[in-house]
Amino acid sequence: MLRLSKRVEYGIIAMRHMATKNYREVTTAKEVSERYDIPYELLAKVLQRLAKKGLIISHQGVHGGYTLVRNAADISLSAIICAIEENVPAIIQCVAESPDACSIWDTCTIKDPLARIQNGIDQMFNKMTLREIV
Amino acid sequence: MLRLSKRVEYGIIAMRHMATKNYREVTTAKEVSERYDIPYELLAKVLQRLAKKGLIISHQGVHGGYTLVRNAADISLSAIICAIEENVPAIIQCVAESPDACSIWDTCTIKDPLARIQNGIDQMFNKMTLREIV
DNA sequence: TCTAAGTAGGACTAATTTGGTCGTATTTGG
DNA sequence: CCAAATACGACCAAATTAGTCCTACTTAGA
Repeated sequence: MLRLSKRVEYGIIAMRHMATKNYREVTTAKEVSERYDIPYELLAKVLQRLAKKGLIISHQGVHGGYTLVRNAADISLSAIICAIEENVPAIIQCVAESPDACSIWDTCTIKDPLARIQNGIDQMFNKMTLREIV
Repeated sequence: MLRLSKRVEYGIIAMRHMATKNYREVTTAKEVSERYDIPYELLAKVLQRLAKKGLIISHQGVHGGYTLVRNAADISLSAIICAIEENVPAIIQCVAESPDACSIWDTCTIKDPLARIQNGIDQMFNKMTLREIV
């Protein structure tokens, strides 16, 4: 419960790895997969997703790979998570999806206090950048 | 992702409901189930669990039900969550269970920063009491 | 121009977690 | 004795998540 997905973990690990290199140097999926012992196929998907969402740039062909699209100090964990996952990560469904996704929205007495905690969590993920974790 | 379980939501709703009553008045599973439109059997399980863990007192037999074991101001959301769930709620597995539950613990470069965020989350759930949400 | 090393991406399966149900036993006030 | 309540294990269903497989496309360099 309350768990981050493996996909998100893998994405952060990979992007952090890129952040340790200098700007132009590419990182391949294979490299990250072997270095951190992460299933290649799954990681590849995550990287493709991050590229599609514009957080990293993909370079195809031989000597291809990925590079960060901007400075590590300007990439928050929040941005990475949101790029990888479909919905906003949230502790309650009505926040992550929509009020009517929850079967008891109208009688629910705890959505407001939990939303406050949600705000706190959001802030923390927003504030922490790749820069901070290399 | 990052979601609280329904069991936990139901547990908090139920205990908050108890906190709105005066001390000696019992609350039945049926009452909460109907009032908030929560599946009876599931809720019953949660309440049994909370009773077993000593957060509420169960009164068996006719006119039975549950009452809070102590003042609402002294019951944190954290206590409720921990009573209901098996593991500590955590955003990463190595914190929730144990280092060797995670297949990449030794090469993982993000456990420390994520643990810091975890601390922040813990604090928020610790600080918020039933008193605060009635 | 062929080949190897790379990304792109859809379809699928497996595993795990979560939500919910069923059945039966026990307790107790009236 | 009966009805209203908790107690609890076994089970099933649904949803989510993790992981695999396969094929196609891109490109540097021999």
